[in-house]
Parts: sequence; C-alpha cells; structure tokens
Amino acid sequence: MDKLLTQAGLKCTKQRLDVLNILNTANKPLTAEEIHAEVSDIALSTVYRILDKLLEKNIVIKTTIPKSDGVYYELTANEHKHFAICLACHKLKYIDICPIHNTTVSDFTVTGHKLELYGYCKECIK
Amino acid sequence: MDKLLTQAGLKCTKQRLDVLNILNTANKPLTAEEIHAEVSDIALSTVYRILDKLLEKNIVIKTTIPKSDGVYYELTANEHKHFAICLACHKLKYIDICPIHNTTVSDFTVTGHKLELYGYCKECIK
DNA sequence: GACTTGTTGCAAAAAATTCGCATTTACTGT
DNA sequence: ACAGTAAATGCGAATTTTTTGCAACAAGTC
Repeated sequence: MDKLLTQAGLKCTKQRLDVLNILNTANKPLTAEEIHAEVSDIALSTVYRILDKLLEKNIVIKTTIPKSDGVYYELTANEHKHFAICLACHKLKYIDICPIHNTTVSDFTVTGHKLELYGYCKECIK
Repeated sequence: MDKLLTQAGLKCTKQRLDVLNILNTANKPLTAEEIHAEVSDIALSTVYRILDKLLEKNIVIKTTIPKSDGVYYELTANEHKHFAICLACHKLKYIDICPIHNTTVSDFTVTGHKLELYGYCKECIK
C-alpha cells in the first residue's frame, strides 16, 4: 500500500496509510466524512488534504452517486469502479464485467475509465 | 423541452425551462453556480431545488470532473455524457463512440449509463 | 542525530447547500 | 376567462462542506 505513496513521491505518513487502507477495504466509494469517521485520530482537514494529494497523483478518483449527496472518493487501483445503480431503491451493485476493454479514441491515450450503469434491479423491476 | 417536465409530472415554470435550456445549450456539465450565473433573475436556492427535482426524475445526472472542484450536472437526454479527460491538461474531449451498447448485467435492467475515460491527449502525451 | 521540507492539528474562514416562511405561479375544473 | 389548490419561488438565515493560516511535528536525506 505504501508503494503507491513512495512511487508518487509522497511522504509515507500514518495518516495517509490509514486513508488508503480504509478506501481499500471499504471497496466502495466513501465521502471525506465517512473516511474521517473510520479513523479515530485524524483531523478532517487532513483527510481533505490527503485526498487532494491522492487525486493529484491519480491514486483516487472522485465520483458522485445518484440520489446520494456529496462527493465520494475511491481508489483508482481497485477494480471496483464499475457499478450498477438502481434508480428505484438506489442500491449499488458491483459488476465485474467490463465492456471498455481496449477502447481506443483518436488522438487520446486511454489509461483508465469509470463506468456507471443506471437502471432497475430485480426487486424493483416488478 | 417542456415535454420533459410535463411527462415527469412537474410543473412547467419559466425557471425550470431556463435551467433546462442552459443545460441543453451548454453541452457540457455545469455547476449550480454556473447555471445560476447564466440566468439573471433566479434565486440560487431555486436552482438547487430545480436540480433536485430533475435528479429525482432522472432528467439530469450529477457528475464530478477530475481536477475540478464541485458537483456538476448534465442532461441525461444529451448524448454528450461520454468524455475523455486528459490527466495532464485537464481538458475534456467529447467522444461519440459508445462501447456500452446492449450491455447486459444479470438481475439488472440497464436503462442508461455514464462513461468517462482518463488518459492523455495528443498534446500532453509528448 | 541534525537538517530540510513537507505534513498535520486546530480553529477560524470561506464556499456550497439546505431550510423556513410568506408570496407567487401553474394547473384543474368550472 | 376565473377561482381554488397545491406546488414552486424568493429571500435571508442556518447548516454543512471544504479550504486556509500558522505553529508544532514527523519523514526522508546526508
């Protein structure tokens, strides 16, 4: 986990490792508040500053979740960036398929992507 | 444009049409502030309330833009939801290809999606 | 171990979003 | 067209979220 930091030229502090670990084990996007709530002894402003750095280095990405307030963060490295959101019950369902493989765009080198599907889950479709 | 509102069971007010038109002509995601700046005589709180309703009815979606602050809104109806973001210069490039056609997920009925590609544009790759 | 620079904590400031309430407006059925 | 009804708006204030300044602290380097 600390390789992410050192490779990006960031100092490897306890606080940063905590944030990374929480994002990693959560396996879903979290808000700054949620991250702060999980680590007992870290200032909220520090969480924001850490997230800023991680965004800058493309270690995390920001996202929003339909029908949920606020901004969420998740690890770029996690292959859990793909989910389907039920527009009725608002539950997230992680999907493992990825239809984006080897997508090419002219005049652009693709290094990553984010995909969200909207629709209705089995329960709500009734 | 007003069909979107009446079909969703929303009253068709001047303010709502203004917001929809701005989102439609902008052809890119806008923040609440940006929308407010474009319509001279509408309260900012009203912009937020309108956006809430439009989200609720799935007429707009929320999104974030890497390296930009805040929450952005864009029309679901617009087929401009797909863009590539350069991680170096942070420019958006709209893409017209859609690799998601007819994607199916088990136990889920897909009605829409959002796709963002990350990478480097021609200029920055050098 | 001392040095240098980047990081953190805290409290305060700024920005973004929501809320309460009086007034106005859009739709419905005459 | 007209009155009635429920919903939408404007305004300011309250709340929530995010950023900032600065002194103390900790990580990486020699």
